[in-house]
Amino acid sequence: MTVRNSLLAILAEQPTHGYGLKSSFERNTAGLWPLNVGQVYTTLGRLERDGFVKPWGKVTERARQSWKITAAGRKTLTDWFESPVEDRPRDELAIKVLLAIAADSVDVREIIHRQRVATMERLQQLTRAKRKTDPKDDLSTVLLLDLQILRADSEIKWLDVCEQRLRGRRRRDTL
Amino acid sequence: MTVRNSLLAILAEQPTHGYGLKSSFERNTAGLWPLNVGQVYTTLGRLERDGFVKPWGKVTERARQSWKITAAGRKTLTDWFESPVEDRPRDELAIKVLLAIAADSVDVREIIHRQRVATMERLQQLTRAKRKTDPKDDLSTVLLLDLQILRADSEIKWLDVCEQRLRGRRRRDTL
DNA sequence: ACAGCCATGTAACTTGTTACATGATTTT
DNA sequence: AAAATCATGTAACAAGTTACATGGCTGT
Repeated sequence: MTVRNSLLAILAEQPTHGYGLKSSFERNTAGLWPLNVGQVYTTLGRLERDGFVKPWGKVTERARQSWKITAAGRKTLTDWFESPVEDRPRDELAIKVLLAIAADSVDVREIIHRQRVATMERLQQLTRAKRKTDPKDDLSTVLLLDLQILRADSEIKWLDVCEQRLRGRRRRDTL
Repeated sequence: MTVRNSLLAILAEQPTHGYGLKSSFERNTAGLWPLNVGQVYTTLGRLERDGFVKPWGKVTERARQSWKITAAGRKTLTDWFESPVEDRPRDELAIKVLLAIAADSVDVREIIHRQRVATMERLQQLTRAKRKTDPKDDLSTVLLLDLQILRADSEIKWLDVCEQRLRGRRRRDTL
């Protein structure tokens, strides 16, 4: 529901037309998550169907149709903002590693290693980007860098833990 | 593609029937991500359509149909295992916080606070669960606890950073 | 003139997911 | 005998996503 709710959040500020929603979304997320503009229109259609937005304003010469959030839409949005993100959607990394451990025909250490290398490279890139940051930069850019760095960091820590525990298991197996 | 690839990974070990795939998946992920068995059948249908699995063995009296991975399926699976997880799918927490910051009609601090409380509670639960852990426990159970704890930890750290940077901005705004 | 962005929209598709119908076998 | 688990499958839908068709406007 992330895209849906994001559009509602932008519309809650002011009525906006399709392309404007795309731009707003990308501006707010510092261009990190590009949004195919086609998706804006499909999503708007679904939001209208569900009564969360309605067409707004003159569909004049310039044809751009603006959309306005409804009371029901505001309710949904408030609920979204008020409820913490806490479901645990299937985590691809975790599942991959666990299945690799379970499979005897797969070299788990190799997989962990590859992941580790990729994440460390990413971490370096991010760190470099953050160093280049200056206080005048967009708050969102900086916060997203912070988040990505923290995430990459915890990922590497976990991969280390995996290796340790695997070594532990192997030692026990060979005893 | 996580479910798809997971089923392939299980089938790569040995031919299995639908319900067995469900059980295997849940065992391997320590019951953390229940898999509606209906989804196994729909996914198997799609995997067969794409030539990644094929029916296997006698469809005898007991009717349970087993499935075997194909060469094409093995290829897909290998690619999955070999490629690091590194896309950055839209992060709901990040987007929520950033949009809340952008919206003047939303109390960001309140949202961050709620999230923080929820995550800290979760962290305590997880820590308690980990303390109760004993070495005889399933490796997957322990690793999943480790991962969740690390993730919760980094989430809290990020929320702190958000608050700090927001305070910084507010100070600058009022100067 | 041409490239690139602004702008709207649709068709087609993917994966994930659940609700439901149906029944056999196993455990309590 | 009842409850739980094993077992198969289908219909329907949600949300995300892209490729494509179409055109105006802007800067080089």
